[in-house]
Amino acid sequence: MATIKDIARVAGVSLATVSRVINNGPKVGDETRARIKEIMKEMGYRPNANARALVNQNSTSIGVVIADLSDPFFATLAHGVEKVARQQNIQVLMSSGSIEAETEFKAIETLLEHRCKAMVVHSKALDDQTLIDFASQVPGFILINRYIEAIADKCVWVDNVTGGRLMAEHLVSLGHKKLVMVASKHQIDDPLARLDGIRQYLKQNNIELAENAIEYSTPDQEGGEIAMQNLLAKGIEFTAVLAYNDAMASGAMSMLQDHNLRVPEDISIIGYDDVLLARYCRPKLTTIKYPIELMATRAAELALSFNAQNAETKASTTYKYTPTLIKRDSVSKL
Amino acid sequence: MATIKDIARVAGVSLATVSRVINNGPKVGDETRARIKEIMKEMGYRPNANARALVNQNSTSIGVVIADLSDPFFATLAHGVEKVARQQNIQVLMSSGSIEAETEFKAIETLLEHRCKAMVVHSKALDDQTLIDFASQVPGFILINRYIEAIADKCVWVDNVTGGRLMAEHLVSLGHKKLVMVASKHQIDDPLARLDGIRQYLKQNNIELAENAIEYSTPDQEGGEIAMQNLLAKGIEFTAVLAYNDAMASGAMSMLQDHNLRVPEDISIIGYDDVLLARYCRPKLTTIKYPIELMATRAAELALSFNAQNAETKASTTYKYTPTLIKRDSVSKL
DNA sequence: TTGTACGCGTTATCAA
DNA sequence: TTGATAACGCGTACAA
Repeated sequence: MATIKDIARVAGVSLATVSRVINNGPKVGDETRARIKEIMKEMGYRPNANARALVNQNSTSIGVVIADLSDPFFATLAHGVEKVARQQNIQVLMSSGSIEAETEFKAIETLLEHRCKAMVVHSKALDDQTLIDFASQVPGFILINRYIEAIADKCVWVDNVTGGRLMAEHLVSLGHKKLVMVASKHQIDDPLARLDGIRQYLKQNNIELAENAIEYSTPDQEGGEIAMQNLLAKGIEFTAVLAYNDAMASGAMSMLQDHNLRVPEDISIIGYDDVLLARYCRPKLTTIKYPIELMATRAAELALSFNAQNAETKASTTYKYTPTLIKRDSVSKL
Repeated sequence: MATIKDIARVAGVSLATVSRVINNGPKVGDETRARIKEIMKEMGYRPNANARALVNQNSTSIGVVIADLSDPFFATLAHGVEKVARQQNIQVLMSSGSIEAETEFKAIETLLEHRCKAMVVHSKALDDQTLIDFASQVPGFILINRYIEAIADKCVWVDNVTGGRLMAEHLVSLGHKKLVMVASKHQIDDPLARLDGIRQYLKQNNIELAENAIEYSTPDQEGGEIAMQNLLAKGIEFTAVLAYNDAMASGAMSMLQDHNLRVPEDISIIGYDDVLLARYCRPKLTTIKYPIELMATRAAELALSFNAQNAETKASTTYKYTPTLIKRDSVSKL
């Protein structure tokens, strides 16, 4: 592959001149510039991004750390980042971390080796301090979907407690009092916060959500099916279901329908996230919108803004997003 | 950030020695090695991937070019690549191309600037020759979901004609004769090939699929809804629907149900791809499995295998995959 | 076993 | 307007 040196030799000029042409620098004779450009085209010259990054100390790439690309939620997140990266002519370095401390750590580490100055990381397994340390090493380190006090100005997160409250509120406002929940068995903050919001609201309204009315399982469709099956097996009476997320809701819904229970006529159900399938499934899922793409976009812009000299230091702002209720067809008035 | 030079200075040894330690090279005294490792840890040393790539002429990364990460199909593809990359400790560079010639071209070009020696590209807009040219420049250039004779040994593709035939065959074998299709309006090979397979089979069995029984729209859920709406509006009689893909099938199904037509009791419908939603939607979609993750995995392995010296040149083999029928609940016997 | 010195492709500084 | 030349961080013959 032709290098700047080859071009210079063929053109009979120095490296410096070619470099100026490449970077549209000033102080180059018009005809020289034209001739060099011509030669570059002919020889199929392509600047070497690695060499550039080396000398410039700034990489033209943004790193993304997520758990699993095959999960629609993360795919959407990645897509948001990718979108703004493309606009700014920036490369995306993708690392999956699978919600295990070790892999998450390694994913960030690898990005660091590539001298990423900007990264959007979704980490659940790493502890606060580790993340704070990383943040201090990377100018454009942005944490998405997590809040850490000490680096609040680098966190783009969603208020899951409010989200949980919203779910409960909607069901209760329609007269539902006998509730069950298909919950995530992961002991991380998202499930905890949502459940917290739900409980807060119910308590205020004197409605009970007994511990045995909650079934914990994996946060996917299968988990939803299993959890619902268990709930049904226990013979608990209920008119509405709170699901940890849309996938579980969908699974639970299938299971209900398999037992000849109609949604929403017999049983109402509400999801969380508003991923694609919420609109695909039948009936369309009433759910809580988690504005993840918007957040990812914001996170990427934020991360990249630190690359620019103007090291935007509005430590004052915090990037908290609030989920909203999306009414569709899976919940009905009692 | 500490460099190899800093380590050498602190340790009181030469650069070469440190370099040897880093690369687990031989010929280093045990205690020297231990001491240097200690210092590296203390100083938080991290090798500079850019510098390495520069001197080694081989980047430790694999490029991926796809249309749109938010599309489950592409997300799954990307996931497949990412999986094998992680196993081999390789970074993934992601570029979206949005099925436009210019962006696809630019995406590949950018990857080239990063000196990617391996890449998995999904391109529909670029012409054969351009792709062939790229393939000759990149040792590990693998085309996924497309077949070009001249670089057959670099193509990992699926036999969409057989896929199309499978769809038609399944419906016909259950007695369906009045068929309609919700098709993709994109004039690229996938839709064409599938339609081709369908037509071949129907012709052999003397069943007609009139041009006005086909509605073309965007290959997503909304497109499926619109296409079905048009079909319904035209008052065409039919007992079964062929959909370009699962998303369109899902949209069409919604529209049918909105018109009080039951699936599969009144109308049967068959999709294509077998993405997640095929199992999520209700009734579960009978569809054609497009083994995209498997293919992506294979493509990535292939691409990466060229990085190794043993430039595996089995130009004989071609990587053709055959789709299979997945029976679920959206098709019934007439 | 350890060190010296050069090169990888670019950019940037300073002269000319 | 152009050209030498020194970095950037690392790997590696070759020498010691």
